[in-house]
Amino acid sequence: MEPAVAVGKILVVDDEADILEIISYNLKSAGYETVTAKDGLEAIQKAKIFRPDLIMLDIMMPNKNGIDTCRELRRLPEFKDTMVLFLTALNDEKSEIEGLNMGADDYIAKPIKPRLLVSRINALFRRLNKSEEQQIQLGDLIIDREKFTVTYKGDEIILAKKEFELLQLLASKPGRVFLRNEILNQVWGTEVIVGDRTIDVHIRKIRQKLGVDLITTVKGVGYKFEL
Amino acid sequence: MEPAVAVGKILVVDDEADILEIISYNLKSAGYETVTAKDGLEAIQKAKIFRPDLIMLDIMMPNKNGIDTCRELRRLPEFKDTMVLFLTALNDEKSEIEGLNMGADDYIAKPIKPRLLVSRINALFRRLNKSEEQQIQLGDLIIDREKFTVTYKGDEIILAKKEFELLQLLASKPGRVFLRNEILNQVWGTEVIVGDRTIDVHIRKIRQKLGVDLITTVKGVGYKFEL
DNA sequence: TTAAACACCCAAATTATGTTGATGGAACCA
DNA sequence: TGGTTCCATCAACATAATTTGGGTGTTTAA
Repeated sequence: MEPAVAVGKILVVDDEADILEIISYNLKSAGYETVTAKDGLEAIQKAKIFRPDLIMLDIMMPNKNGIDTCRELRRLPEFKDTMVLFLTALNDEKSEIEGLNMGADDYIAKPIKPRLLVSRINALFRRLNKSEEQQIQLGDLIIDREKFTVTYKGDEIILAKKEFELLQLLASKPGRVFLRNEILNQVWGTEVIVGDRTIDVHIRKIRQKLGVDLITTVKGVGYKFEL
Repeated sequence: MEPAVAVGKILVVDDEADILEIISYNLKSAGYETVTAKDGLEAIQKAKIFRPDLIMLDIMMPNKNGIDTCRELRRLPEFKDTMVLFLTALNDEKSEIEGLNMGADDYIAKPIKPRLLVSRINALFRRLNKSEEQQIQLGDLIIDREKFTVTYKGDEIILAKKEFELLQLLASKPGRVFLRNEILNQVWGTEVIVGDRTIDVHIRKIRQKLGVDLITTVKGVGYKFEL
């Protein structure tokens, strides 16, 4: 199952054209956007333009080897957080440790096994995406679960806990109607028993605070979030 | 050079006592806090109490193998984001791909090379929370983990141990809300039981000493650091 | 038209947080 | 070792905010 859109941008650096092609082909098949460079100098240039999420560096290359290239990239603030993966024919423990300690995220020995390479890269990106902020964006409304904030057209809106949870629930599936019972179960839990009015009041407060009516009442059924 | 506070919590799971000991010893020397388990069932139990950042799973074990254990952990919401590393004597491409595709963050073949293992784990943690950085700088505030000092606009502020740890935790992910429970687990540990007011008191002391309110209360939820 | 469903406001109940001072224990220093 | 200071915690109270349920008026759909 391939992702529909590019999952990330990768700069592949190696002095052997064959290898660049094989890697590039496989990464593209896996949904990544790739750019290639044939040595360290070219890599730094292209990185500045392409802004990759991950840079794959061969260690032995003319015009600045992989280690030096990595060191130089790490010095530049814009590449401080860029992931780096070393790719090398040197398969000894010492250089692997050195590479990782330099701040690389992975170290893969040649010969390249394309499917394995893709799996490892997927693992790196999976982690990267998880660590990024989890937010729901719906039109002008942004709900940030981590920060526990809601922004509407750039203005932060302070919601109370229950209000936040309720809005989050409705916004999790825009357009879908949530029955009153569903809302009670999800937001208040099965143990707590509260009256029907309680939901109304919270809905009202959300509408009040947002200033716009993004929550539609479906009479006799429940509520839904709509843009 | 040992970090002043543990850089991360690791649960090591293997059925061979020797291996547990070797790994545990090396991780502790590198500054990690470790707990061990001898099979999958024990791993899940201990994970629930210990709340590790990373779980190292041997694949072949009695009482639920590593793959199944990982699958089960991933199903539990509290371990969705926990890092998993497979450790195995199986050194073939197919099972490595399978392991990584299951959501593992790394896959390391036995025999174990301790220094390499530590480097790989450091690489994972580096990405996770940049906790290796000795300094956190946020606006006018500088937190130096090594010197155990906090500076605000150039003035040094003397914080007590718990205050420092609490501030450091909140500042490690600015903007992100930390639940009271998370704070208790991270700063006080799982064994100690302290009252709710204790957190408030420390928060208050930090606010007092800083002179500015960089810590925002999210009622009913927790606290967050904000510039 | 007429119930049912809903919105709105209010005030009470409940819960969360902030503050202060007291206590015991650890660390420090002479 | 004895005294001193600092620290972490707690208890009790103060304050603030959230949540709830009831009363009342309005809208809606049949």
